Amino acid sequence: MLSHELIVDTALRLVGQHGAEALTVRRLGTALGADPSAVYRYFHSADDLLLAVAEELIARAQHGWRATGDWRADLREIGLRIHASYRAHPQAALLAAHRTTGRAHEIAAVEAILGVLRDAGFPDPEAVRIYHAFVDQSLGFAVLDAAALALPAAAQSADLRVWHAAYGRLDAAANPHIAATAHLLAADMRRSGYPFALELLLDAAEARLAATR
Amino acid sequence: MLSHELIVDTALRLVGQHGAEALTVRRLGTALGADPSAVYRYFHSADDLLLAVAEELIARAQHGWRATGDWRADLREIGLRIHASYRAHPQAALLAAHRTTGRAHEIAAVEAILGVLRDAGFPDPEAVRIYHAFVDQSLGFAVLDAAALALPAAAQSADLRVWHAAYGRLDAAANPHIAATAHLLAADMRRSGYPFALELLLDAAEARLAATR
DNA sequence: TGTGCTACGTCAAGGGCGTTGACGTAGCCT
DNA sequence: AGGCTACGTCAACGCCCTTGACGTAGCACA
Repeated sequence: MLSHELIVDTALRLVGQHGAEALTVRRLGTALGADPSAVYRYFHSADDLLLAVAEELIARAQHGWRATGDWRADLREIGLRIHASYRAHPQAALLAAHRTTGRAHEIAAVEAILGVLRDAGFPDPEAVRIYHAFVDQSLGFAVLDAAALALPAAAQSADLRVWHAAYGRLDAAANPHIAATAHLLAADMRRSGYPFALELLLDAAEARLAATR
Repeated sequence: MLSHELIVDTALRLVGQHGAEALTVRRLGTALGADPSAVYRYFHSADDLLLAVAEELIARAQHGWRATGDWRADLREIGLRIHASYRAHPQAALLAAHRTTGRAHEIAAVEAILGVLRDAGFPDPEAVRIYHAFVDQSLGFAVLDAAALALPAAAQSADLRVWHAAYGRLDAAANPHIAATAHLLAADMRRSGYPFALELLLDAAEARLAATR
């Protein structure tokens, strides 16, 4: 017996276990032990299923989160949770991160973030702008990082090798700045740029809050 | 007579005119007046073609750019150009933004950005970290904004309406922060969050630079 | 001028994908 | 007992990427 919940869970598991290309209606059907077309009894289309997956990702990111009263720590935690949740399911994240679902868990997340900012003392217009920058930055990095993870294994290792192979052997006269930092670049590009970018955003927000007072 | 250049240009035009789904080898072949398989004489795979498209987007973003010596202005200009270039071809951006091409124009862009940061006085490790955050922030927002633009018109207006329809009519007791800022949210979410997020990043970088000295 | 090689494009096919509508079938309500 | 509904299957349509065998036109060189 199928259900919305079982299908969404199976879709996420499929993506988590078999990576990139696994999320197709046909394979989903096989994983469910049912005919692929049975999925259409529960979701109007693959896109409809995707919105449900997006909502589930948001739910998992928020699960168990509590405000501590320290707005920087709270925002950092939310950001890292969103980032981690989407990275855990790269293929789904790629397709789902830019959709506005308007459903319960998304609403709860918006309310939580706005609450942290307004309680911290940001005036409403500033709170909204920072909310917007914060959310889209988190999702943007999540999509970018998820996309890298979702690549076929061949393309993925090729992308990484480029930083050593192509950038490590450039003419120092033509590209002095790359040549001077090639080893730092190769090391840094292996990690996500998100945590550092998040700290920069929090730094800038804090400076603005101080200036407001 | 086909050529790499003709195929890439046609691919971009195809995507610009007919949307995301138009970029298939079959349609590309038709648009070129040739058999789809002819494309494989010039590109190893559809993925290979994609990298060429990505490279072309970078080239267009950088075209005509010159450093002014004002690092904030220079970085801002580069960021806005990248963002604009990808937004001009949303469907291609979606597929290409997260790829590392390792080719000429990408290398030139990396060299330019690192140059601006190092000439501004950032120590090498800091320059690399800020480079990483800056580039991925720009690309991340570009992908997110491109994704919104690439949606079918129906889904696009539906996503926007959600901010008025769903978020504008929530119970004020259950979601006080959304209720208090609903009008600001609806207005702000119509625009890209990138310009403001970029200023935050530049603010934070400047503060770090001042602290270094 | 004739021969052969190369670059280019075509053709046909294989295997995967989302989606649909007709078709059974099991369980429930009356 | 009859009928209705929910659910899953089946077969098919049309799209997709990719491949290998096949022509063909033009050039290099004898």
